[in-house]
Amino acid sequence: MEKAGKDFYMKSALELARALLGCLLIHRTEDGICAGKIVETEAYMGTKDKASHSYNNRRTKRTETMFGPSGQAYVYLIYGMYHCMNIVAAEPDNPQAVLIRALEPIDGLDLMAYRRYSKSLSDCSRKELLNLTNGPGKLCQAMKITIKNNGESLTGNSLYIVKQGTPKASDIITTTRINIAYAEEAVHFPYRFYIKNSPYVSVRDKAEELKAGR
DNA sequence: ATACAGATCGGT
DNA sequence: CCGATCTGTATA
Repeated sequence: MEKAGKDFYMKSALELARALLGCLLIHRTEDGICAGKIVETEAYMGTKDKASHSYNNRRTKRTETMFGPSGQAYVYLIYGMYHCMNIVAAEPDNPQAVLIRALEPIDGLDLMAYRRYSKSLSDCSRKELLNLTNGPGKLCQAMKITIKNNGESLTGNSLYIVKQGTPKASDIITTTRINIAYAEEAVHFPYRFYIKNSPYVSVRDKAEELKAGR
């Protein structure tokens, strides 16, 4: 259990997406501390990847942090009401990032329940407990990650990653990314990764799980 | 100045 | 499947 340092993030988004599986995402706020185990990620490979915000070197106010150094949070608002959190990968001017798509709640569950449903943990149904952080928008709401965290360095003491044992290769499912139907050939790129047996994954790929065996 | 789509979610 | 809800982005 050690906090991930600068070096950890200096790799391609594809490598980082795999390396992040099993790690803890921690957020300390005034309300308290929350933590979740990362169980699902997606790699966005930058200027050549039609699904990426930085495709074709599109550099705007929103995408600017993707062009910065690795190890920063790239957070943006989606559909006018939800946030998505990414971790910037690779080197400056190579705008790659990893989208955090799902967590297994580990610590601060009561805080998460209040942020998600405005009620205490003990009043949550089984389904609500499973839905606390099983999607990119949900986990940001539960962890209180907002546009204010955009550009924040993960080497600080507020929002950061703690390394844990990476799952073995046979426990990682590799499949296509979610909700990028517009991305032409990139639709088929195997850039999504999740932990096979986790009940906290947002969308399962039954065919790939069968192929991976048990 | 205007138009429009989107790396989502929750309810029907 | 649909609507919510609004910012970033492109086009003119």
